[in-house]
Amino acid sequence: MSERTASGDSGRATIRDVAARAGVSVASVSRVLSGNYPVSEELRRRVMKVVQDLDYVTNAHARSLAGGGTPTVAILINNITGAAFTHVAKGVEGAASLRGWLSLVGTTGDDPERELALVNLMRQQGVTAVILLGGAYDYDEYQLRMARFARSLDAAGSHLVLVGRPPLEGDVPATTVDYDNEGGAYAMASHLLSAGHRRVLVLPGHAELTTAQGRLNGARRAFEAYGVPFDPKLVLHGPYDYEHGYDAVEESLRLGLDFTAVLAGTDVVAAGAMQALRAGGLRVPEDVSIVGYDDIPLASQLTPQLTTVHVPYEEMGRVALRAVANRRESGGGRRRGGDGDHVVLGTHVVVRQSVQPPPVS
Amino acid sequence: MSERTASGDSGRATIRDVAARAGVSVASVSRVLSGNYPVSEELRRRVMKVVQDLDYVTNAHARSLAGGGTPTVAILINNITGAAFTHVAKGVEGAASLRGWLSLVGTTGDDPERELALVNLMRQQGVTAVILLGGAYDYDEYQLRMARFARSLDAAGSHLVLVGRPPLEGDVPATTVDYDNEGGAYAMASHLLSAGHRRVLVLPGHAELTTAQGRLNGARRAFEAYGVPFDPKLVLHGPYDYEHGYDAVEESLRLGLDFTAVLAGTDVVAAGAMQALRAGGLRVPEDVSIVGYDDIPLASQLTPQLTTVHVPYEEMGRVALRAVANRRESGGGRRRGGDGDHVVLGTHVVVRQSVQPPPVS
DNA sequence: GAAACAATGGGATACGGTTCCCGCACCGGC
DNA sequence: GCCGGTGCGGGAACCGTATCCCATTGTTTC
Repeated sequence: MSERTASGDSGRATIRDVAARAGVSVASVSRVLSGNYPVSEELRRRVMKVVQDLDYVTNAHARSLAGGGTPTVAILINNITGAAFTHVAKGVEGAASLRGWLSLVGTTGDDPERELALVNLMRQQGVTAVILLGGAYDYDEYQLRMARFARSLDAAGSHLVLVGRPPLEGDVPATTVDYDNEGGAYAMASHLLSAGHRRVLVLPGHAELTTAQGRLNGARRAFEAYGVPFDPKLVLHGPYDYEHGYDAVEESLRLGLDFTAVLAGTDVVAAGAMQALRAGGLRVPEDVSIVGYDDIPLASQLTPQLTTVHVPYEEMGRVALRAVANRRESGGGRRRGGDGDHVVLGTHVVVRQSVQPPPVS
Repeated sequence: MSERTASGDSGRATIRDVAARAGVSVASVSRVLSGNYPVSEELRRRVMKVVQDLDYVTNAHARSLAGGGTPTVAILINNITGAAFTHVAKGVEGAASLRGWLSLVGTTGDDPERELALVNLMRQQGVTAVILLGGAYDYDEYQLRMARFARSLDAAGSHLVLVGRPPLEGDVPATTVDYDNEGGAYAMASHLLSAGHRRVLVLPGHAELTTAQGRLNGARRAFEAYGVPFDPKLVLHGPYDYEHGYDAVEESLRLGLDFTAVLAGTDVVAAGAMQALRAGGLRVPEDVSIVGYDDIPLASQLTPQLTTVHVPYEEMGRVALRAVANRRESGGGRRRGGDGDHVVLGTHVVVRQSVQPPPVS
C-alpha cells in the first residue's frame, strides 16, 4: 500500500493500477480492453473484474496520443438557439454518436474573431473535421478566410465542411453540403404568382448574407418567368428574426405600400409579419397571403399554418457527417474536384393554409 | 530533408519541428507558447516566426496528458432542438467560451443506455464537469443511478451538475441548479384563479417527469389556497409537445368537458392547445383563457401573445458553469452540504394577452 | 522424439507536450 | 579579483496508453 497503486489514491485510476491489481502486464490490460488481440478467457476475466472494481475508464487523451482515440467532429454555429441550424447540429450529432464519435460545439455569434479562435482551438483538439453551419456573409475577405481555414485544417490532417453556404472557389480542400436555396425560392414565388399575386412584399434577409441573396434571386427569376414586373421598392432587407418581420410589415402598411402577399425569408420572419398584418387589421390569408422558408416546427404551429419551403436541415447534418466518415475511410486522399466535394440537397414547397388568391379589388 | 522534421511532412507539425527549425530546445518553445516563464525577446521572436511559418498549434491531447490542457465541460441534453433547454446549453457554452473552456455536447434521446454510455465517454475525456440538462423521470432507480454517476465522476476528478431537476438525496457529490418550478406554477394558477376562472384544464406533462409533478403540485396548491375544488378529471398527462396540446384539448372538447381556461405545462403545449381551441370554434382569450410555461420566444409570437411563466434558462446555464469554475478554483474540496451545492433561481409570471375573465354564462 | 509452429503474455518504446532540475553567463558587492 | 546571485536556456523525466517485438508455453507434424 505504499506504492502509488494504492486504491484510495486521489485522481483517476490508470491502466497501471489495473495491471498491478490484476497481477498482469499493462499490455495485457490494454489488449483486453481494446479487444483486438487474442486473449485467454482467464486473463479477460481477471482484468475485467479489476476494471469494474476500480470503475476504470481509459484516458482518452493518452489514447489518442498513442494512436487510437475516438474521432471527434467540431460543430461551429452562430447561435445554438437559432431555429433552423440546430436541426443540422442534431443531424450531425446523431450520425456521429451512431458511430461512436464525439461532437464538440462552439458558437461564433457572428464574430470572425471568435470563429478564427474556435477553428484553431479545434485544430488543437485534433478533430476529424470542423463543420461550419449557416449562411455566410459575402465579404471580399470571406473566400480567402475560408480557404485559409481549409488549408490549415487539411495540413493538420483535419477537414473543413461548409453546411448551408455556397462552395469555395478554386482548388480548396473543403467539402460543401448545400441545399437548393434559389430553387426553393423560385418555387415558392411561383406558387404565389400562380395563385394570382402580382405585388409581393419580399423580406429576403440581410443583403450581404449568401442565403438571402439566393432567396432574392430565386424570387426575382420567378417573376421574370411569369413576366411580372419585380418592384425593388417592395424588397426590405433585415435580420432573420421575428422583430424584423413585424417591423418591416408595420412600416410597409404605414407607408401605404401596395401588396397582396408577403414572401418572408424565414418562417420566423413570416411569423412576425403575420402578427403585424393582424395588428394592422388585415386577415391572413383572406386579405394578405404569406409564405415562409425553412419549414421549422413553428411553421405548422402558426394560425393559419404556414405555407413554406422545406429544407432538409437534419438530413444535411447527416450527409455532412457521412461525407467526413467516407473521406476518412477512403484514406482522405487528394481526390478533389470529384463529386462528393459538393452535395446539394433538394428543397420543396410545403403547401399549408397561408396562401389564397388575392382579394378582388 | 531526410529527417522527419522535413517541412513538407504529412501530418501536423510537432513542437520538435518548431524547435529544430528555430534552432532552440523543445523546452524553450513550450515556454514561449505558454508564456509562464521568463524568455528573452530574441528567443520569443525566433520561435514565433517559425510557429507562424509552420502554422503550428499545440496538440491538445499531449498537453492535457502532461498536465495542462483546456478545461472542457460536457453538456448532456435530451434533444438539441428542444425549445427550452437549448437556452441552458447556450448559457453554458457562452460562459464556458468566455473563459476559454470547451463544450462537448451529447444527446441522450431519453435513453438511459445512451446516457450511461455518454457519461462514461465523458469520463474518458477527462471533462471538468458533466452537466445534465432537463427534467428527469422519477423512477425508483433514478436516484441510485444519478448517485452512481456522481460518485463515479467525482472519483475521476470530474463533477456532476444537474440542471432543471430536483437535487439528489443524501450525501452525493453533485451540484444542482434548479428553478422555482412549483412556485411558478402556483403563481400562474393563482393568476387564472384571481381572474375568476374556476374550471381549468391542466396539461402538466408526463406524470413521471419531475418537472410535470412540480407544475401540477403548484397548481393544486393554488387551488387550495383559493378554496377552489380541484377536479382531477381536468388533468390530462402527456408529452411536452405541440401534438399533445392539440389532441388533449380536442379530446376534451369532444367529451364536452367544462372549462374556461387551459393551464399548459409548456408554451409549446399551449400553442397546440390554442390551435385546437380555434379549430373547435372557440376564441382565445374571449371564450377560453390559456397560459403556458417556460417563456420561450414562441410565447410572444403567438396570437394572442401568451401569458406564461418565465424561467431563466440561459442564466441557469451560466450559473451551472460558474459553479463548476468556482469549485475548480477553490480546489474542489469536499465541502458538501454547504450552500452552492443547490442553487434555486426564481421564476415569475409574464402577463401578456391570453388571459381574460371567463365569459359570463 | 525433436523441430516447427500457433497462441498468448510481457518489456520496451513512441506519441507530443510540460516542467523540474541543472548549467552557463553575466552582474554587482566586498 | 573572487564569490554569490540572477536571468535564461537545455536535457531529461514524466503524463497514460497502444503496439511492436520477443519470450514462453503447449501443440502438431514428420
